[in-house]
Amino acid sequence: MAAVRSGFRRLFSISAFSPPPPAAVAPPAEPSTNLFVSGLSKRTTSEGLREVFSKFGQVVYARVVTDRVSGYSKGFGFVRYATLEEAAEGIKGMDGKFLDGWVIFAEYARPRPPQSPPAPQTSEPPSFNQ
DNA sequence: GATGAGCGA
Repeated sequence: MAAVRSGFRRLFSISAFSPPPPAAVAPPAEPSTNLFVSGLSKRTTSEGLREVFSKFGQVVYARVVTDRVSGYSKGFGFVRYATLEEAAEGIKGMDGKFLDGWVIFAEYARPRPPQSPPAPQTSEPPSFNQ
C-alpha cells in the first residue's frame, strides 16, 4: 500500500513544476575593446563609423564589412576602442541610436581565434641531423 | 539596395 502511494506521489511531483528556464536574459558577450555594430545603412562607410563612435572614445579601428566582389556593405561592421571603458561608453552611446536613417546596434564582438597567420602549418616538424 | 537581424579576407 505504502509503495503504491509513494509511486503515485512521484508521478505528480514531476509534473507539478515546469522545467525552469536556464537563463532569462544573458549578456550579449563578454567585455572587450572590440565592438560589433549591426543594422548599418548600406551607405554607411568605415569613416562614418569611426566618426560617430569617436565621440565616445578613441577609435583605434573601424570597418564596415563589405562584400569582396560587389563592394556593397553587408550592413554591419566593427569598431575597436583603445580601452574597455571607451568601448562601454561607445555601446551605451550608440546602441539603439540612429545612423544614416537606421537604428544601429552596438555590442561586444565575439572573440576570433585566428588573425593573419603567416605560417599556419608546416608540412613536417624540423628535425636535427646528427 | 527593396529596411536586412547579421560577427570581419
